[in-house]
Amino acid sequence: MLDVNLIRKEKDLVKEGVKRKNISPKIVDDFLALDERWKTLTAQLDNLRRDRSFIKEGPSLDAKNLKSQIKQLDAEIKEVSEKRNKTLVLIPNIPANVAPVGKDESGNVVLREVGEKPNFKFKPKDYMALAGNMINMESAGQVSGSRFGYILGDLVLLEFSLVQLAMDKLVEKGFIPVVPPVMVKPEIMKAMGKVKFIEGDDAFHVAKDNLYLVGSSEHSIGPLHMDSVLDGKSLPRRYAGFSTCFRREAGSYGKDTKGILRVHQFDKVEMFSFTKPEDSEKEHQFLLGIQEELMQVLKLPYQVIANCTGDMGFGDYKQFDIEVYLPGQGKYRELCSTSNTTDYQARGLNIKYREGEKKDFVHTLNATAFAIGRTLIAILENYQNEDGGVTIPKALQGYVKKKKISGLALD
RNA sequence: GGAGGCGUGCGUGAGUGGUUGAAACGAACUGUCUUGAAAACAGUUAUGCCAGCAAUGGCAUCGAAGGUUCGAAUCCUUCCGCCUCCGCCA
Repeated sequence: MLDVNLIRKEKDLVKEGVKRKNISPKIVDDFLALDERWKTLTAQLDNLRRDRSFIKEGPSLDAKNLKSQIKQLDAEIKEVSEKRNKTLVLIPNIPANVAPVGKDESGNVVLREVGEKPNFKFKPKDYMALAGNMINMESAGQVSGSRFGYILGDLVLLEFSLVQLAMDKLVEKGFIPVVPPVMVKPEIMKAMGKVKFIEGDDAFHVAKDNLYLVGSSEHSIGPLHMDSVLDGKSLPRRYAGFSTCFRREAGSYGKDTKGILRVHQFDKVEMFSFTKPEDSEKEHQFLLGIQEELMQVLKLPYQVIANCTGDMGFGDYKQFDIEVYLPGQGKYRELCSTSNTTDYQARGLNIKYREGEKKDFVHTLNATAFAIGRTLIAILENYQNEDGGVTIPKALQGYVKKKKISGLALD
């Protein structure tokens, strides 16, 4: 959540920032009105309670009267406070001044293109054709519905090799590996700034237990340190998480309906950092650097995107995407994303650090290492041969223990 | 899922209705002493909100939410978490 004092003191600046995020700045005025009311009532209640503390002799008419007043005011404050809090979490993080301003993804800016697009002497196939019976959407459709898939055979070996490669790289750099829970309580999602994710139609909800399936391990790694004060010397603290991710993909009806590009369930290796405020910009570049390194290790052609204010995440201060080139489609598609949420999530989760006299909220950042499904797609399409076979990238051959992908021999 | 136990400050741990935001011990920090360190001695050390330039003052917080009471860490209810035993299970 945003700093309440910032909203009070820098109302216009906040409104302007909210507007750039493509969200109506009216929410800021709504909050301030509720905040003012809450402050007035709270002061009244505090005074009544002080009066009460003077009573020493035992029950009296005055005391009983005071009690009922306190009770009434307390109920009123509870109501106002609830509205105030609900409104507060609807105010997004203020985007960086350097972030390109735009309404939607069309406002994103390409920062650089890296790597050679493959120059095939034949007409490249799309990944579904190349995967053959290693991706089975029909059976998944019958078993689970649309946007689910079975991944089979060598593709599974390739998936695990990607996980292993990412984990090896990240552990080498000092990341702590973590397999986090994939179901999370609603209040945690809100604290993480994911109100829209759970209150829109984007998250899967397990009704009986009132838990939400994570859309990314970001959702459960961030709260790992909630309500705690980290030692400043231990920062930056970096985690490498592996988890399955679940997304309803509402609002994308008719978009990417074929194959596994956009599915309800996929696996992902995720990076998550807790840093001191002054280090978060540097950390963001560090995480982006790792993402690029991973692309380069796999020799996949990609471009780096600076997400515009209207396309970045609700809690984001700044966001970059990495888009990988897919020869089968002849265009770049989103593969990785990295965000600096500054203290927005840390405030919601109450994560601080202490260093000497200094005590402040940490900054949190997240970044995709590999979104496995889409990386598999990228490998299939970029490493395809004329005969429809696919060469396994050198960096993965050791893990998969073969050089070429072969389809399943099924009857 | 069943039975029982527990949840207090940085840690251990006291506290069963009224200056208890909270004893004691430990830990950390500061000072004195010392060439330095240790020891000893003295002192300091929770968070949030509101008002105030500030000093400071007020309120809240003993897992969470309700309730009883003039007054709750302390009594009652529900929930959550942890531990032990049993059952079930990859």
